[in-house]
Amino acid sequence: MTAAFDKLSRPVQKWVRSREWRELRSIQAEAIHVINDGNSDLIISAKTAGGKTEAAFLPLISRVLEEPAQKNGFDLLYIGPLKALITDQSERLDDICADLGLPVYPWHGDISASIKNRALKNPAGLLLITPESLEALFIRRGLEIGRLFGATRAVVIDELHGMLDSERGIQVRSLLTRLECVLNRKIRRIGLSATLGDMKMASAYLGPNNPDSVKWIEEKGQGELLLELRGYSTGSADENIPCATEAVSRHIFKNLRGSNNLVFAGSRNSVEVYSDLLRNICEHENLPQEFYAHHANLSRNHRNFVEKRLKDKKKPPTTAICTSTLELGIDIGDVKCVAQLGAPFTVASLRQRLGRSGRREEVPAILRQYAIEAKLSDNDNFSDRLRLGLIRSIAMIELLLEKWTEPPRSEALHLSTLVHQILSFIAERGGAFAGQIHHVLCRQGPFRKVDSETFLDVLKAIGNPKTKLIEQSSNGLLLLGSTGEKLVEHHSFYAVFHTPEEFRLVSDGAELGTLPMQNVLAPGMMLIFSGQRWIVVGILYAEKVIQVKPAAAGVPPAFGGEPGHIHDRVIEKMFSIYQSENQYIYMNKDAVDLLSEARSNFRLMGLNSTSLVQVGEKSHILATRSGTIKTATLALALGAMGFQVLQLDGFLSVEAGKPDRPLKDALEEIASGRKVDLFRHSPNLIFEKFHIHLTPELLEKDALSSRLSLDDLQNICRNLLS
DNA sequence: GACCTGCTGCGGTTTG
Repeated sequence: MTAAFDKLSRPVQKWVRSREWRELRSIQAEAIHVINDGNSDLIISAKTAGGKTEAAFLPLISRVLEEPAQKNGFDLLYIGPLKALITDQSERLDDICADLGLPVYPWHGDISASIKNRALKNPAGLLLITPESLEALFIRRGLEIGRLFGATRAVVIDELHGMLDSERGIQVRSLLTRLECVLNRKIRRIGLSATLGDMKMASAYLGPNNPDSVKWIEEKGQGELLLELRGYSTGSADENIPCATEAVSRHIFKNLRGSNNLVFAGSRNSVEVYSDLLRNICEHENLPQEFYAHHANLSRNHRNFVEKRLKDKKKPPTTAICTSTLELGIDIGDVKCVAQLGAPFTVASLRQRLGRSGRREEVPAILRQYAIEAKLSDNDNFSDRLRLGLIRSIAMIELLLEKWTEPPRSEALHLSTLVHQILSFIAERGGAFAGQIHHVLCRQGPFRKVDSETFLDVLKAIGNPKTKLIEQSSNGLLLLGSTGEKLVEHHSFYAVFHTPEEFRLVSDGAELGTLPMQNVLAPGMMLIFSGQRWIVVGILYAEKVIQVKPAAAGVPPAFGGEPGHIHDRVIEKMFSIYQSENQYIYMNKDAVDLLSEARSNFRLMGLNSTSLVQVGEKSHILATRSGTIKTATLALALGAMGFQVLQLDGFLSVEAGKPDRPLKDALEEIASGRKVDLFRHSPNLIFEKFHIHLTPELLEKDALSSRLSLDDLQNICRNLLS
């Protein structure tokens, strides 16, 4: 083998030989050099099943064996976002470590107390843990952190792209900083990821104190990709032509049956609709069932069944109609084709989904994108006429081919997560001083955008006698208040993300899954769930249970959710598609026709030369040509000035309100720098788990730092008018 | 006009 192989310790070399690999992959060889030869932080980026885990752990384990720790504690820490991923990875790592005298401890909510107790008694080797379980260790065993992690020399963060700018990512960074503060030394950070948009920003998140010294290892090359974009219109007048959802289902049935595939349907509601249609087609044709629904509200049992059918090559062919449940890192093997119904919200997500197909080298990845558009009549909405969904689908594919991915969002205040970490920090130490908390969380940790004044306002908000989350003793020490104690004591505290309340759906004692409480249900009502039809027979409100039995008809339930954020670059690409004459070879004839229709309507509306179009006596269309955040900011500003506004991809539809003032004047005012109170009509600002404890002023600051962009407002208006 | 993720400790009973 190579120079890299020589740098591994003997027992690890022995394991590598036993695998009978022809050679180490290039990312593995590179990682061995970087990890062995220095102490810098590192990001390893390669596709799923690309050998990233071994790339990080072979050299890390080698170093542990060569230079055994002088202190007690786990030698290596691994943080993973999913229980299933931790279980998978711990089995793989156990195989490496079995003969090396290094224990491997998986640790999450489904791991038995006996394994956890063994780990606590003899902290050594590898600990694989979720962010929430690590949080629980800080809260329940705050005084033992030094003993448990005294030997820890590196932390590996898996699926790094999901751990950057998210609530959970901020939590992980905060916990790592707190760990470093207890140990009084730095711990090396190694991130693993398949899809990262901007290396510089990812580096800044991984190693905020020295982003320039974070090293990068990237897998080169991309396999062959087969692409198709199909267009459909709904609601034909001719009864002999099937409706679009049915036509799409028939196409999926005909082309996907007989192999393993993933169909990303975009929403849980749509998953239910298409699973039901495909089930019917199979029944109609007297063919065995091979299309199954998969989303987060379906029971664990059902999901395991579908995952097993996909993974096990001996089982019959299986297509999962799914949401992003099957986008993440759990191993379901290789699928032949990935279908995407409607445009996704991010290129990152499309790329991640596509990574499920064509994983073997000789086989191409296949993406079938379905764009479903409304049938036009005379008085249609401009958004239908512009075919926004189809154009976004093309934009996403073009950006995918350009190898662009959304960068992480720039640093925000994250005040909800800050509240969580303040409470956790106080619980860890039994009490803490304000200056100490501020130093660790806001100077060293991830809340660097929070200045002292804002930090004090947060403390005041959660120390308010009504809130009682924290209180101050006479010497200034901050302690948990009575409400705070209760909050932190309960296991639901550990997660930083919000989860809505749900009913459990039960048929004859068997649990089918869960339904959000927002569904208005009564006995006798019929619904589609888990790809089958049910009738409600009873509702037990106290137990939060809905009892159902099989039925012959039904409609899919509402699952709720808020619209996603679309990046500026995607919207810019959409506008360039309208304004060019390019044809895209991956589109079928119907899609080509829809595109030329969209382009001609774009021109007819005059959008080639202006961004402000009058469409009625008091109504206008504004082309903001910007993503969700900038467009939402202008929408709020115009709302505050009395207009009624509807937001779409890169557009606003604006109606004059009372007093009736010309839209152009309002835009000119903003363009000339007039200040607008975006929050004049008290829009909802409660989005995250601990937002309810904050004051309106803090909520406004938080929204301005993450969901709105006041700095761009003046410029957008200037561009609109020019 | 969306999706996903996570969870301790204790007391009781059963088993080897």
